[in-house]
Amino acid sequence: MSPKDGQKTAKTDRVTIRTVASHAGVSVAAVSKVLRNAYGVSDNLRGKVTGSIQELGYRPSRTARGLRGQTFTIGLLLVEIGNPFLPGVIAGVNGVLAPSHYQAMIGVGEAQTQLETSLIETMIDYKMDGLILVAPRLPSEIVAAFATQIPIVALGYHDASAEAFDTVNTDDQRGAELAVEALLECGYRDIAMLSLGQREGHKVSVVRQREIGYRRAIERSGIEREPKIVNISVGSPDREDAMRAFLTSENRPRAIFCWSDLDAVTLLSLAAELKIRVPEDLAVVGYDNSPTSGLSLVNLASIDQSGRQLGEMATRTLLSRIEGRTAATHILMEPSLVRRASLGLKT
Amino acid sequence: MSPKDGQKTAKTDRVTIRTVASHAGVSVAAVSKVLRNAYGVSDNLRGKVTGSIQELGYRPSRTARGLRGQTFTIGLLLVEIGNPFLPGVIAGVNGVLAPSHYQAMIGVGEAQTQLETSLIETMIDYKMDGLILVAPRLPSEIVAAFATQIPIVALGYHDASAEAFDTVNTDDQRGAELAVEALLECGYRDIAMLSLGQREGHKVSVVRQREIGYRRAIERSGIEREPKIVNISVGSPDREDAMRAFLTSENRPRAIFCWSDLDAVTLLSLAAELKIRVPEDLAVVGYDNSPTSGLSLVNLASIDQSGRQLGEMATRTLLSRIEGRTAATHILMEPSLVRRASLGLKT
DNA sequence: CTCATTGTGTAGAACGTTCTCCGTATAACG
DNA sequence: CGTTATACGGAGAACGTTCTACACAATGAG
Repeated sequence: MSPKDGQKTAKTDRVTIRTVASHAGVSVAAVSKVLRNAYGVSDNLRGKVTGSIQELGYRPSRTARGLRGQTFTIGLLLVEIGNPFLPGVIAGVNGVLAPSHYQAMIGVGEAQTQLETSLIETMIDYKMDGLILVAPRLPSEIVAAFATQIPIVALGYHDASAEAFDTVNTDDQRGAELAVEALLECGYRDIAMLSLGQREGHKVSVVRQREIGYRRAIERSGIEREPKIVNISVGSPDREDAMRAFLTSENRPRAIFCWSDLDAVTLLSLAAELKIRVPEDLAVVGYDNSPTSGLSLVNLASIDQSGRQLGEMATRTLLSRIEGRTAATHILMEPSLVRRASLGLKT
Repeated sequence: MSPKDGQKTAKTDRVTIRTVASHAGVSVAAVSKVLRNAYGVSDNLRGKVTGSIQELGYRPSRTARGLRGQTFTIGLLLVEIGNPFLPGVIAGVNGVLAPSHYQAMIGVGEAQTQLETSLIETMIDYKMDGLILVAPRLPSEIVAAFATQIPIVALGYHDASAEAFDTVNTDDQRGAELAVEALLECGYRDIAMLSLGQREGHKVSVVRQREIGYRRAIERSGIEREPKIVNISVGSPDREDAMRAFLTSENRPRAIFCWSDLDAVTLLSLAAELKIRVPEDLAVVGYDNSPTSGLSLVNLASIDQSGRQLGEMATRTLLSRIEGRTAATHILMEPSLVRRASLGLKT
């Protein structure tokens, strides 16, 4: 009872592994072996099969693969698009993946935990081979739970104690230190930090790390002042009002380190409106070295965490885990300062 | 000596449709019917099945579904991330999809035709139910060819004659007209356009449409001057030099319409460096109404094409096609002008 | 009383891969 | 020459759905 006695191929014109097999005059299993370059394939066989694949323009079905084996796809979950450091990350991921047969599929969580988890579940349903998460607000337990089902690398997520998944970060404490140190070097003594609201207090948060670095740098400097952290939540409608209030407050600090360029650039804009000169009246250092910060209209000094390198590193880390590594690894990369006019001049 | 022999994943008892069926005491086919809400299911049966699904936390395997039926996933292909109008598009797509059981997966083509086609093919391999393409440089024949395999809606792709796929656009000709008309209204007579290099001349291109609109508005205005289009290709390393050359050229036009905010913002920055006052010495109108354009430091007037609405419309169009529509539809939406300081004052 | 018709539910064949066994041919060894 | 190892290739059972074809019961029509 051979199943191949009928001409099933007449039914549809889709080129399947069976089409390739009969065209090359070999078995389905043989073609599969070639595709996965598994053990036990002669050069002769491989030649015939790859020839047929070329000729027929065959592409293995991702869904069928997922049913049994790998899909050669990795999922990239992003909190929200529009964050200036994400394009670099994506480019890094795509760059590392390009020469391989892997591909990245991206989901955008719009900063909603529910959508984020739903997307992760979908990626798991798709039997993707691994996940890179840029989801700073996702609780650690949830990530750990997912990590039992699929290899995960978290980006911008400080949890060096995590056993189940890997993390890749720039050293955000160090980044904040760099900013503060540069401001100190320029002679400022009265240095505040613009941070996020405390919506989520877990230590995992990148913003939190930057606060720690800021505090440490201030304390270590030996200056008298207390660290001063101004909290302004990012989505809030009165965000600009809060910034104006800060800018016009009495005894406003002479220098400020902003946790993100997004805020720093808005701050610069409002300062201009209020005729506050930068850096004469207020020095500003941002974070991310976004394209906007480099415009000469803006000229914002900023901490650079190479998104591209982060993306590359995360991808390599993920691939190594897919290939069998089980011990968790936590990578910290070095940020750097990009000096621009908003910083003032070194004394 | 396979390294993965040892750590064969601990056969987790995945909850499949079969688990649900036996738990609910019905057949597999019955469960499948409930999942797809197909015909021939009693309320009683539906109740039992949905109950079991809840209780077991069952999620259908996307890959298995793809093998026979729908995957309830739509693919979104983006030329490159970082373009300021894409976040809106993504939000629009996600917004429309949220209440449905569909989800979007995004691929980023990094502006390389090869990667783009490869991603489209992957999406087809995944048996996604439909595709939204934001891939302005992809040749029309290629899109049409893919469209025979999967429903496609192209965004920012002017091809109203396409039979095989749908298009959703803002009226880019009109957008350019709006910009020029506004500049005319402000009293400028010497209005140039900053456009892209002619790397790809097909009429499909958004930039091309804007050039047409620009030309028409100039000619219709009755002013003597010839339309003047300055071409500066976007990725080029001497892009800024070319802009400087334009800005310092003799008889430089007094006003310029830029095909994109990306260029307009750079132009404004360079103008500031060269002490060219905006709008006194040079009026500028951009395109996209990007976040940057709204900063008071920049204050760039810009044509707004609501990315969000485009995304929503494209999604709805795609869904209707997935649900059976076969006739192509080509939608044109109305852009609007956002007046800001760079435009000058109405006379 | 027979024959459609309608409403519900099931059996089982796809779908296109991967992957575990297993068979065979050739080489190597004693 | 027999035995064993090695390299290559194939058969066929999964994988988790969808969906066609059919069975069965209840109802209505003639």
